Amino acid sequence: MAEKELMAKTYDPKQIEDRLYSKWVEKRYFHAEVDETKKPFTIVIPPPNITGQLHMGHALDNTMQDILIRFKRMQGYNALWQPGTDHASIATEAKIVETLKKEGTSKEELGREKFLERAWAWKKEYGGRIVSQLKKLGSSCDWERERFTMDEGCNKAVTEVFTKLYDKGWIYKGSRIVNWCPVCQTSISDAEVNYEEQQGHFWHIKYPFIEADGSISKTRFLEFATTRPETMLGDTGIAVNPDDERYSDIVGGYVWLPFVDRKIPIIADSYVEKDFGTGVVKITPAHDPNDFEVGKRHNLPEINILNDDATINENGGKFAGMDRYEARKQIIKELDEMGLLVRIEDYSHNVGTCYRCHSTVEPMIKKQWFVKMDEMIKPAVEGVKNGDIKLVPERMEKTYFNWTDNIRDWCISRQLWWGHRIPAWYCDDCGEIIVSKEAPHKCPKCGSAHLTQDPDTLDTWFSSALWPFSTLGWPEKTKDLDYFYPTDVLVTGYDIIFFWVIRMIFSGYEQMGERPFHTVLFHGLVRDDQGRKMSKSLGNGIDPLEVIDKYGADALRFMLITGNAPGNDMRFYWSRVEAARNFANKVWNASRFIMMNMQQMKDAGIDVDFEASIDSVKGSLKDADKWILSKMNDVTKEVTEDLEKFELGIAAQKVYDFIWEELCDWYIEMVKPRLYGEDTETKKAAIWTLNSVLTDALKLLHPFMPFVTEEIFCNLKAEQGLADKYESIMISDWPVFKADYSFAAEEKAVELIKEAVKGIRNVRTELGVAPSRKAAVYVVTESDEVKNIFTNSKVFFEALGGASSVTIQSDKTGIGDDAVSAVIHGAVIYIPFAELVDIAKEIERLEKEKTRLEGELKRVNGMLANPNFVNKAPEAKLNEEKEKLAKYTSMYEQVNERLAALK
RNA sequence: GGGAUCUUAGCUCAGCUGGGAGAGCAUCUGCCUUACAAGCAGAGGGUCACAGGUUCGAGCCCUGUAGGUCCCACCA
Repeated sequence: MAEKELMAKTYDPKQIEDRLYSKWVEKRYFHAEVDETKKPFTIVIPPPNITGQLHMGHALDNTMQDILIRFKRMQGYNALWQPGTDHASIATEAKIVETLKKEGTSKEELGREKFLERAWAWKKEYGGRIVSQLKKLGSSCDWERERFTMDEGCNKAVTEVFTKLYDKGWIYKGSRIVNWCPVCQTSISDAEVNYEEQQGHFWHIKYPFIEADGSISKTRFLEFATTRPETMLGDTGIAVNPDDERYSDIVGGYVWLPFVDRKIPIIADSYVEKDFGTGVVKITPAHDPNDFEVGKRHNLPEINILNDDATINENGGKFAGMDRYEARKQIIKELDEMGLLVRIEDYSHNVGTCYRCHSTVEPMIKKQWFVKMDEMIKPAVEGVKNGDIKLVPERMEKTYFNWTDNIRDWCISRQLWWGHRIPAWYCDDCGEIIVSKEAPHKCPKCGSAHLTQDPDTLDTWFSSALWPFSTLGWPEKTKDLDYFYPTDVLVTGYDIIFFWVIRMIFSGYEQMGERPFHTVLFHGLVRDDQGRKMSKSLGNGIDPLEVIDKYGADALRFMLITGNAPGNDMRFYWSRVEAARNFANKVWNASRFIMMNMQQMKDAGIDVDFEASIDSVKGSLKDADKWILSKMNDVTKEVTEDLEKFELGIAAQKVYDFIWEELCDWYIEMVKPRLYGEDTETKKAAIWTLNSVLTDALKLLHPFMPFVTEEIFCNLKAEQGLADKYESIMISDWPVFKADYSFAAEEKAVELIKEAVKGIRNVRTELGVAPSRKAAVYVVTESDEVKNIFTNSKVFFEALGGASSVTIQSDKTGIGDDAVSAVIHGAVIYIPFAELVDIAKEIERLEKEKTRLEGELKRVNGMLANPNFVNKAPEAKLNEEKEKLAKYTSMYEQVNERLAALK
């Protein structure tokens, strides 16, 4: 038989995925060029870090993007999925530093230039890893356009924005308290600080008052508590609440600061809460953000006591050179010896840590570059408020506004080497700051040629904020930019709203004068099967590549997209991957069945025109054919609408249900007798229908399961000798709703047949009839319409309901009471099983059915008897209920009649 | 402290603008029926967290309570 060459019995993704992906790339299906005759649809990828490995989050994120892009591409849009990677300054630099350490050297020893060479070499070697992993997923990115956040174009964009904002006064350099990571040796933005609850201590300490004569009191002390006693070396004040009567008389006085022998003022500030601790707070403006503010208000000096590596500096007197924690210990010890330590309390509190290395960050005053946010954020707020940009799901807007309402200036300088270097130079002679796109030759103020560039680089997010337009050529006025910008949808996790989404939005409005995209589609986290975050430290991460290897990319994609609402977290279950894989196999086998029949017909010399129009074949189509075509039409409409609403999971579920239940479990089973029969005409109608439905179903499924659908599609079209016309499903037309494929009457008829078959199966199983045993079936109905439907459907009772013969009649003549029955809408089906029927049991069964129907009738009657319902409910609903009433009434009567006969 | 979100079948979750409770897995029963045992047919299983309210009608809307998760702020 020829079928042996056709398709393997089980679907094996490994055989086809890489081959198909290569084909797509070679054919350049992913590539998009400006084409004014088509509408563009653009997505920019959230650029993965070059240090990254593909994880489940990427897999989900990119599956969603690929679904949208493939859907739109098939719909005829000029679909561009713009890919690229992120230089990830801090992560990459940490990696290189680590390597250097292993080699026994350091970045300082190597020097900036050599270090950057190393970093670029690293990028060249490993930066492509994540990209090749994305390809395994089936991502249809336009790889010919791949970009990197630190490539020449992006650098140009960064410089452009920096200088523009500087000239506008929106970028400034200032002394501010910043989060300093002593391990990474750089400042980090507020968003990069993670707060961790830690067990610590609350040290109660007292400072002696300075008496009126200037002497240090031996009897009068001011008690306070602190979690960071070492910062006392930088204390320049001590504060109480202005309304706190306990201390009102001492405000304006002074206390003595031990170790550094400093006289510090007692001030009143509402920042201090009376009821917390002793109501007294020491003020360290240089090492605490709140104290910094207090210090500003009261003109307190700012004394920095820390070196960049968090050792105590020369301002720390005898503790200079000690590590911060060692100094803490020593200070406590000495305070205790001096009698100034009152007591130690256990205390659990939140400590800011570096998101990158988890070490405790120290607030420090540093000269840093900032972006002024108050003005720039306004269009970004407005844009989301007025719907110019839509966030999906909508609730994310609250999170968004929560941030925009409390926005603070953005610290953009990083004390790193790997990144976009800040385009600012300092005149060595006069100190002038020169911000310029090109390196200046001399100082515009004093003419000196001795200029030094700022050593710092920019926050990674500064360049990714520009991603939607920098990748399209900005700041050049390119055709791409004109055509593809604004992009359409941004797909990303809700965890980077602050880092990235907001910054892209305000950058888009500010630089382009236009939104960067009209919709942001958020997804949640993929957790492990116990609901925990997947993390390296827990070792509970599941590698998407392992899943692909075991079950195929289609299965992984389908699993990630189904059974989950937009923006919600989801759990990873192998059993769910397996279910998705089974579905791929189901599609595979259904297709194999269809193609086998095509071949057999070809072998038998039956020529089928698969390209024939519905009009030309309509005459030979049976009810079942029209029913499935009509169903296909409905599901096409729904799936398309769901995708347009970004309800990807619901859309996928609908395709799944249609293929598995309607197509496989019903239609294919219904059509078998015709395919195996001798009637050529009906065979042709059946196979035409099968092909039509399968082709459209594959298309609907393609965005979700690109590989298996492409493989089947190509085999199918090759089987029909149409391989030249249809070279790939991914560039085929997306199905649309077609009025001439809608058959309401036939849909209804087949649904009734299904009801009857289910009824027969049900009674058979309940009676324990062996599947192999056939039985005569009698359909009793007074309705000509129903009679007509069943007369044409005898074959289904035989094939699907184990019927040996089917008799349709108007009354019970010739049917004994030893028959079991199934009551359906408009008919009663009898199956005589003399030796098996237990009358008592049969009565019980019917009583159960009666009770059910009574319940239904009570509900419907209740509704219809309620004048409020009848007056207020929409007419469609009213009619629906009236129809139900008629249906249940007739069924109820039949059941009662049947019961009466049995009794 | 502010905010978001969740609580639906044994488990994990859907349920889109309010109109007769669903899926996958698990369980039970019977089938190797020539596309598929990664399958087919049938079945059991839910007072939709709790208490009120709005409505002709509430899993869905409003208020409150309890518990879980997350985000932001961060009181020294």
